[in-house]
Amino acid sequence: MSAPTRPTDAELAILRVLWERGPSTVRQVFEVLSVEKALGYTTVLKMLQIMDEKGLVQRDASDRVHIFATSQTRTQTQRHMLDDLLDKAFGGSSLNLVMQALATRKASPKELAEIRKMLDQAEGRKP
Amino acid sequence: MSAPTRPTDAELAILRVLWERGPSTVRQVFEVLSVEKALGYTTVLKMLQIMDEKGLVQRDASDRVHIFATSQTRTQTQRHMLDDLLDKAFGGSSLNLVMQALATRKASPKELAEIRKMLDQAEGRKP
DNA sequence: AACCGGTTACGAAGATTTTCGTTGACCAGT
DNA sequence: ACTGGTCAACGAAAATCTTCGTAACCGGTT
Repeated sequence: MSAPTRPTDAELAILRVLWERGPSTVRQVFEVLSVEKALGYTTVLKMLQIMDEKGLVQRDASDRVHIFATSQTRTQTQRHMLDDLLDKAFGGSSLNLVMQALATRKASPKELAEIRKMLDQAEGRKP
Repeated sequence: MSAPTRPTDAELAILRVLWERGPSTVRQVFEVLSVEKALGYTTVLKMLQIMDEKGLVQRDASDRVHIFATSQTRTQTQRHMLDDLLDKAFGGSSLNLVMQALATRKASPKELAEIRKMLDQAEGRKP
């Protein structure tokens, strides 16, 4: 299996679409992406071919029109990328990372409560 | 000015050294990096030249031996990269990111307490 | 003055990423 | 069976990243 290589930006844009819409054809992915950014159909196709080779997506070629799906869940990928960033830019300190994340973008009170709950759980609730 | 491009992995390795040791010569950076990884002196030099052009580092050439320093603080860079990751992989949800970060690597109780304090502050909890 | 050790500058090669143009296969309707 | 439209495969170009080899440069020593 090996560690799936970190997705590039363009790859991530495609993964985003697949995560949101589920398994899709090249054309479907292209339709979504071409709204945000000018790019050719074959560009998306080529990317998906490469991503297939890398193992980032899985291809169902049983029909003439192939269907592509992510091979990792969004959460798995997020975790990998976060781990990577943690090592390379935060010296492995998740505290530091979390502090930055909280400081940068304001979270709603409801979100903060969520995080607090998470903390309770992480602390193992010592009586 | 302008948005400093996101540092590549090799660039980040050099920035790490500069953040930790402060302004340094090519040789000093090389000494540190060559411990972890085999690479040539001129490779580091070239990287620093490129990073200078990109504005990632600043060069003091008043002496024969040039001194390089980061042009952004570690925190600023961390924030940029976090923002970038947030957009590209977390759909902008810092809650999601924080949850993942907490779930992935266990933080020490002390760190958790730090985060809790941070939360109190964010919530505006008046004692 | 000529040399030596350490330094920066230049250019280029290899790898990877991103982007398409072109081609040939396939299907649907005439 | 012919044609027009859609699709995947292939190859290649452009851009970026990574790594050095070579050369040019400078300051001190012989």
